[in-house]
Amino acid sequence: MTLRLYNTRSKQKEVFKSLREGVVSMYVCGPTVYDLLHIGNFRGVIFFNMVRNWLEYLGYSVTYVLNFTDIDDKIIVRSQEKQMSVSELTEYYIKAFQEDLSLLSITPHDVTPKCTEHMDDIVTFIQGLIAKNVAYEVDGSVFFDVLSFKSYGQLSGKSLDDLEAGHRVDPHPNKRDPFDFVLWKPAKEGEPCWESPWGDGRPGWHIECSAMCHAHLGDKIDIHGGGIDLIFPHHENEIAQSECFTDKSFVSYWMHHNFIRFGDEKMSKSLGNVIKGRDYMTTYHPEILKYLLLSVHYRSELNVDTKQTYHAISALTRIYTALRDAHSIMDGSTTASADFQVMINDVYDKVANGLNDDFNTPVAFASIFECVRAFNHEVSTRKSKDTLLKGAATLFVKCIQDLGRYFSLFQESPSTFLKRLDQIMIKELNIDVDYVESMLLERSQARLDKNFQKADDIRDSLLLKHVILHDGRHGTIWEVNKHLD
RNA sequence: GGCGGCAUGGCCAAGUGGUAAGGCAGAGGUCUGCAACACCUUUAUCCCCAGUUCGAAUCUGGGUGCCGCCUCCA
Repeated sequence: MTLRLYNTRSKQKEVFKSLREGVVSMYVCGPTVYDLLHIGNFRGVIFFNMVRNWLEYLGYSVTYVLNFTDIDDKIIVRSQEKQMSVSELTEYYIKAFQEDLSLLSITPHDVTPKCTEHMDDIVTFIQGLIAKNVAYEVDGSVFFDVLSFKSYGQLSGKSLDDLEAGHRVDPHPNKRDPFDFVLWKPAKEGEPCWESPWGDGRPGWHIECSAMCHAHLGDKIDIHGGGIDLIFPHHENEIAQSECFTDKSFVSYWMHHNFIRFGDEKMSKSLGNVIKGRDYMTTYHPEILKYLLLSVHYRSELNVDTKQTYHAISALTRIYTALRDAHSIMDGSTTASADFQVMINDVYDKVANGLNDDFNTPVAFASIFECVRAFNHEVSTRKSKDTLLKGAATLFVKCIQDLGRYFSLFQESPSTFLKRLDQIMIKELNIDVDYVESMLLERSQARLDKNFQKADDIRDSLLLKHVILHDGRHGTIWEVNKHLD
């Protein structure tokens, strides 16, 4: 059973082999910190967290670097708008990001370098490129000479000729070639700047990642990740810079996750249709966000709207309801029927196979649902005192929680989480709790009076408001219908 | 204008050469005063056309539709 990854560079799945036995280095392009992150940013955070968790499960010691871009044009503009200094602004949003991460309960990143703390590395890197004659300075700007890197365009599958044929090219007067990109740009009056051999200025967008990646992980790394939109030009340019600088192959595996859509449109800051991760987690729940984003394969587009959110809530309700039942049944015994044991082992295997196949999370989740059904089947076919049922409950809970760790999912307290889901839906559907409670009392009396017609009418009317009643031994409880279409 | 991706049941979504995972919704049944939960059963031939093959959703060619990148973007 080997891990296979889709490599953007080769456009196919490849067997994963680390550069060094038992060790994996991964670098993921992190956020430009001038605003709260939207859920598109979170797709990468959540996906690569799973990648890291899975690699660790496979026995690798992983170093995961996620950078902060804390100086660029957008940051400068925003800081002027907000009348804050650049560092005040970026520190604020870095802190906000870290708060969001703690809400997600994912594995912490090992290193989170900042661009502004690597200016020496960046300058050294640029000097190295100039020394190799692949970069040139003009009036305080330094540009990378794309023609000097013969495999330029290999990652994105573009050739310079194709790009040339496009009409979106906007040549800069100082560039030798329209596709040369800036490594160092001179500071304008009043802008934050750093000293360099070419005058005060700041780094271009792409060089920081090459420099920080090199500083923390060395010449060659195993995995480099990011959003699909970074393939060109950002990652293409990183390859050019890094491979020219070290004369070595920079990255073994390029991994890119696809976009999130909102309705019919790509969700993006420039379109202004973003949902902030924090807003989503506050309105709904981090667990829902994680489940939703992982329920679709990472290389597919994912539409995040209310309907999809409700679907995720339905799915989580099914899993957590079974977990809650299992908790109430289990008593420490771990002996289940042979069939159930086999099924459990099978689920572990299927999840592993799914994740090993380029992180096929839908396959992994499908087998988790099979496990849920198998457990519910035990509940419905065995007596409540059957020790084999108690054993099944124990194994079931352990299985879901073990597997859930890869995704950083399914670790919530079932009863608390289900109540939280109810609260979310009560709010979403504007359910009047007092009214429901009063109708419940009325119905209970009607049932005591054997006035079943009235009791049924009340139940039906509540159902129209998405309130479902459960008549149990200890009275009637209610919950919100979370299976909405 | 250049380059690339996608098109699977009512909805979401895996599968990428041997006769369609999973979730939601729907139908029938068990349970129930009636329900709900849960369980059991059940619901598709994979955008269109042509081709390769013993055999294709899966490969090739053409068409249609949607989307992305080429500009900051995850």
